[in-house]
Amino acid sequence: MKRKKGALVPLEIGILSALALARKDHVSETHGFQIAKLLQDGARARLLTAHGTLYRALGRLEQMGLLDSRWEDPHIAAADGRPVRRLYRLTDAGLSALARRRAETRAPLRRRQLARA
Amino acid sequence: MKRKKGALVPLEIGILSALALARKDHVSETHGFQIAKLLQDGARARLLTAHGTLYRALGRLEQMGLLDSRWEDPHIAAADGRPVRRLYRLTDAGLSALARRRAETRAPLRRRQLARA
DNA sequence: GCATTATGAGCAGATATCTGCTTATAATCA
DNA sequence: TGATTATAAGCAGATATCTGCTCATAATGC
Repeated sequence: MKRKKGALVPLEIGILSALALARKDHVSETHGFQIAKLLQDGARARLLTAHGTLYRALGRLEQMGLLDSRWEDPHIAAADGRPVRRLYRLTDAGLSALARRRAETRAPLRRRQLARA
Repeated sequence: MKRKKGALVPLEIGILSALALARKDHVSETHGFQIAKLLQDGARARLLTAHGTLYRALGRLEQMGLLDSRWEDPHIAAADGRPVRRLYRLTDAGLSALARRRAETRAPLRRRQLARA
């Protein structure tokens, strides 16, 4: 998939949306595996099949500055008996990118609604 | 395998020996996966098949105070693109347990050698 | 010497992240 | 409109650690 200059691919939008939704539940940080589950369980199930695809998309979003990440304290992981997680968070740029993209998709809808009226 | 009171099972001795050998090469800390490789490649190949077995043995040895462990800095792991490692090190108690166990296995040999002379 | 029993060994799979290689597809250019 | 091309998606597997379940066996008790 060649990317349209400056645009986001569906999976990337799905990730940002999932993180925005989590934020509404006062969950400011989410790890990759959790995002994978959110995408698989939600309405965006088709967006993701392989995990490798997700981690690469997360890397791209961080590179773009739409997300940032930090490593969880390994002692917490050890106490829970699982690998260390990398915790992702939406940046201000990420939030506005999502808002911009929503404005873009809503705009044509309004025009169609106007035409119908 | 029921443990003889106070004794070590072969796998545990293998782990301690591998760590003692690494120490001679000025490697004071070794992670579980690396120990697995050392055991698989070395003369003690039969000691280990499944990884789960090794991690449980490492846990026992730490519980006994013969090893201690610390978590690697997750940033190092991230830079190398791999999971965080748990680094194990022989304690003084571990070293002396190994020495004691070597003395015990060498002693009967000496008696046999004496008998032969 | 034989039955009991404690516990180590093995098997399978979860958890979490990442990389190399191939394939598919959307955007671009002629 | 059709060919080219950039790059996202998918597949497979490595890396590392840990747990639940079952099976095997060595030590112990009678």
